[in-house]
Amino acid sequence: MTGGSRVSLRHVAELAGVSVATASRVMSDSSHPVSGSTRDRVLSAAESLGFEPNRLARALVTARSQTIGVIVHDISDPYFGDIVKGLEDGIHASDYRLFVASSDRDPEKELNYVRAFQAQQVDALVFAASGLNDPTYERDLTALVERYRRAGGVAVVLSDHSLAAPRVRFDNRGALTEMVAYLAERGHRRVAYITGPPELAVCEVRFGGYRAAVKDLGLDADEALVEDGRFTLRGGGEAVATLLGRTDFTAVLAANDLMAIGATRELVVRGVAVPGSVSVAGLDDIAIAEYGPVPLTTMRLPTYELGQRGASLLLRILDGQEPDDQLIVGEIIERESVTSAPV
Amino acid sequence: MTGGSRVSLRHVAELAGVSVATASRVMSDSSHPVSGSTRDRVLSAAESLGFEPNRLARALVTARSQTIGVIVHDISDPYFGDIVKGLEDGIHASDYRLFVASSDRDPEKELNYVRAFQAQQVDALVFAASGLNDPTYERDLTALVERYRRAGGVAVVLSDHSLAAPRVRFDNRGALTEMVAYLAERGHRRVAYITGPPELAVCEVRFGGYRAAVKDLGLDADEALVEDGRFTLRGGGEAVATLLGRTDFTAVLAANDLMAIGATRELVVRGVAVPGSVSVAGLDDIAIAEYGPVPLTTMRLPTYELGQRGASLLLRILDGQEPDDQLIVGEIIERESVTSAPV
DNA sequence: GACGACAGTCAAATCGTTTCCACAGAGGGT
DNA sequence: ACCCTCTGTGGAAACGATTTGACTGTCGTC
Repeated sequence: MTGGSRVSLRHVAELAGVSVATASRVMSDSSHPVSGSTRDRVLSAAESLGFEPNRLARALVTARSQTIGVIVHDISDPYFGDIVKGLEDGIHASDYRLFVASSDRDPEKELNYVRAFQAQQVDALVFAASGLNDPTYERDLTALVERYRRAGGVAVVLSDHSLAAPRVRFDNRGALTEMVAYLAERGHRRVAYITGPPELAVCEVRFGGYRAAVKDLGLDADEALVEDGRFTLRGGGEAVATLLGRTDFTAVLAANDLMAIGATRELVVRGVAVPGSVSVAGLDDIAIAEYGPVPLTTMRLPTYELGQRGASLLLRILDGQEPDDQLIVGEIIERESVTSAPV
Repeated sequence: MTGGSRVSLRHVAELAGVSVATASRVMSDSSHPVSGSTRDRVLSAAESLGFEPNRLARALVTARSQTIGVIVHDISDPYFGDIVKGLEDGIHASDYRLFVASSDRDPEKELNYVRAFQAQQVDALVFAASGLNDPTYERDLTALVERYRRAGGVAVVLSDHSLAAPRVRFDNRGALTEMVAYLAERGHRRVAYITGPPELAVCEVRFGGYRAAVKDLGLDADEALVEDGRFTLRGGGEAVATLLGRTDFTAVLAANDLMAIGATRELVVRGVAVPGSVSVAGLDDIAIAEYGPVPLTTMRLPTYELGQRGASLLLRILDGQEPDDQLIVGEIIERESVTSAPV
């Protein structure tokens, strides 16, 4: 916003015939008393000039920018889009603005965004992106956030992350063990697992849940049953294709819905009936889960709600209250892609 | 960021034994000359203190905040998510940050966001959200943006919008006429149309394209053939259901892929074969278009690219160059949901 | 009638930068 | 010897708000 004719508080004050101090008090409805008549004069002056207070200047003196920085892996992924929407709706009434940044799971990029947000004086940092398995990243991030916190900043985590901070997150481990149990109850003993990018903390946690359940329930624990699907539609299809060529199974469980849908399509195209020959289950319950090649049985992880609860946690902390970590557990949505194992 | 121990340029200057002015010059690598030795001293002082310049203070004096406000209808919709990602990638190298706001198609909310962004001193405003058919909204928005522009701001439009501003957009009208022609070539004479929310300018434009093509090609122009699907999966299903009960047709064309997928599923559930009995075509080519109940024939509208080109248009304008409006035309992606009309 | 409390106002300091201006010294050209 | 340019530096004035402290009245109370 270079040049031009910005109207400042001084202009308003002059037009209203009062000091800048008084004008400020009425515009920011401070507790300091102002007489009704001058208040009206200032208000109408502001109105006629189209005055809008400069929040940068205000932030400079109050040391509160009323902005929040959010870091996600990929804003074009509806999983994150939903979270951001929940966050936005949650903080909207409190007059905060949201910066968003997509890190593309690149540790370097993510650290840079954190630095940039700090330079931008955000009041809080939200890590909606999962942690990354990278020692230098974890070390640098911890140091950065520690410094940020000492300077008065607030950080919150909405995923599985090594960062020590107040958090609200999904019970990812529990979600996976529950899905495996669900499959096991239906007679599946060889359940293939399509995992996401191994560098993501969330994938490790989910995979851990799968492994634990397989062991506890005495199912076949076979390395050949797991394959990386990169969290994408195409990756899911490719993963199931290599699984098909490598071993046999009666069910496949994917670490997210996108991969489950990709796998379903690949199976159908290859002529293996879903759920007739192979059952498929996902995780997340994204909007299109019901509209894939076969309506997907999955577990609902309420992303929008995660965002909302993250927002209220944040607001409580900014308000000086004690943070309380929260855990959101999923709920199985039964549709058509899972059935009992063939005997 | 209240309290705490922010380190400012003054601290750096003191530690380095120079004036604030000099410290500023080296930190913001100004063109003003600084000797190599003092530069090193300042740099190492900054390093050891962990100094990060306060961009708010900088913005206040330079009248450049290096931030951009983006307005979308719904950030959880991948259509907008893609655009935002393209924008972000496009401006990232130029050291701009992005504010995003979801207006939910609410005129009041959208105007408030515009005001908030202006108060936040954003250097540019991006309207990725389509215009809304609401006279007061259009008038107020125009006034707001006009004032913003006089104050040195830049506005850019990435959709169909009544706002007069530099723009890059999809050829929505052409997209629809082309899709209708594609269907007509295959012998369809009664093509049903599922439209989006009527208050959206983009829907009007798309619908206009459909109507014009139907007329030009001499197809059946029947009011009973069009129904609102609200741009959603569920809405698409409901729309095709009412269409089915009201009239007959051999093809349905939806104003976006989500509705096309919803319609396809509804048809399949009801036992009408796609494309055997009814062909279905969409618009956008979102990622899951290929993974629906039937792989969808649609027109690719490159949203990510729209965002990127929007970013570069913006940067050119901010750089003082002359804006050039751009039009992006789609490309038909033939998959399996469309076939020739039964005779 | 004196005193304190309080409403109402303003001038000035402050936040952390950038930038304008002044100034000193070095060096080069005539 | 003179002038001019150029490098390198610091002081101080911005930018646009909030907030502190001081100052004037007015009113009620004892």
